[in-house]
Amino acid sequence: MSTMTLLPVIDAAACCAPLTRDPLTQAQADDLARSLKAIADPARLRLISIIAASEGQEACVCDLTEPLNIGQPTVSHHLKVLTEAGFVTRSKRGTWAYFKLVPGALDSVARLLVTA
Amino acid sequence: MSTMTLLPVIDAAACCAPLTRDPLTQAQADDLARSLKAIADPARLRLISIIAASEGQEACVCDLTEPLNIGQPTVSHHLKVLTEAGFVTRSKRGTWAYFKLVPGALDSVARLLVTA
DNA sequence: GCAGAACATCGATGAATGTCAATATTCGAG
DNA sequence: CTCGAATATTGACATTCATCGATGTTCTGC
Repeated sequence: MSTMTLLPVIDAAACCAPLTRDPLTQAQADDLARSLKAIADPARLRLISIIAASEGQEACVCDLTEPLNIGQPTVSHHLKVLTEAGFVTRSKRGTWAYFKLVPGALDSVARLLVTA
Repeated sequence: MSTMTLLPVIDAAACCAPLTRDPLTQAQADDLARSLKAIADPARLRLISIIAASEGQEACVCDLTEPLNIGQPTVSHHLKVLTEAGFVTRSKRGTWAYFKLVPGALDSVARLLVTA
């Protein structure tokens, strides 16, 4: 596969004032929408919340597959989406893949939504 | 049509701790995902930002159709989505329809994302 | 090296979604 | 009441997306 082609959340958020200050350009709207789409899914929100509640804000896929009632390939897919969007990072230790929250990523998005 | 069937944002947000505090239930995840989906679109984000930057945080459809480069029916559709999700309200004055930001609606969602 | 476990990728499928053109509705002016 | 302007609704279409089963890949233990 190629290099990291996608939208780090932090970058999309660091540059701009809250969306309620000035009209967004098309490009800004595209970036923010991409970040929001990545978390606008029940399964991905639950994944984030479980990871966040885990020790070190890190969890292995084996801890995430069972409580969501969805298949392992689907969990893997959702984690990939979250990773490419910059909300979590992946690190493999042995056979296990651990996913960790990127500190400040969610906050960056939240800051853009806040009214002034 | 029936009564207000849909998800006021404020309700979805008022009840819960940030999603990084405890694992979300399926129902909580569904609610938050619905709110996020409503704003996870470039056109709708731009609509919100234009409305927010207008006097009284209120704008008429005629002011929204032109700057977005999308057709009037599409603008109308997006405004309906935002209205049903509780981010804006609609009030008709004469032939014109004015859409106004619901104070605190965006902030409610933002609060749920913050890593506190 | 081999078997099994953990995870990722692929291909397919059904559902949801953004957009448009055409049409309907509602309102003010005359 | 009629006409035109502003907005909403409808129906259609192409695209995206969540999910699954099957398969591939990579690591560990023996």
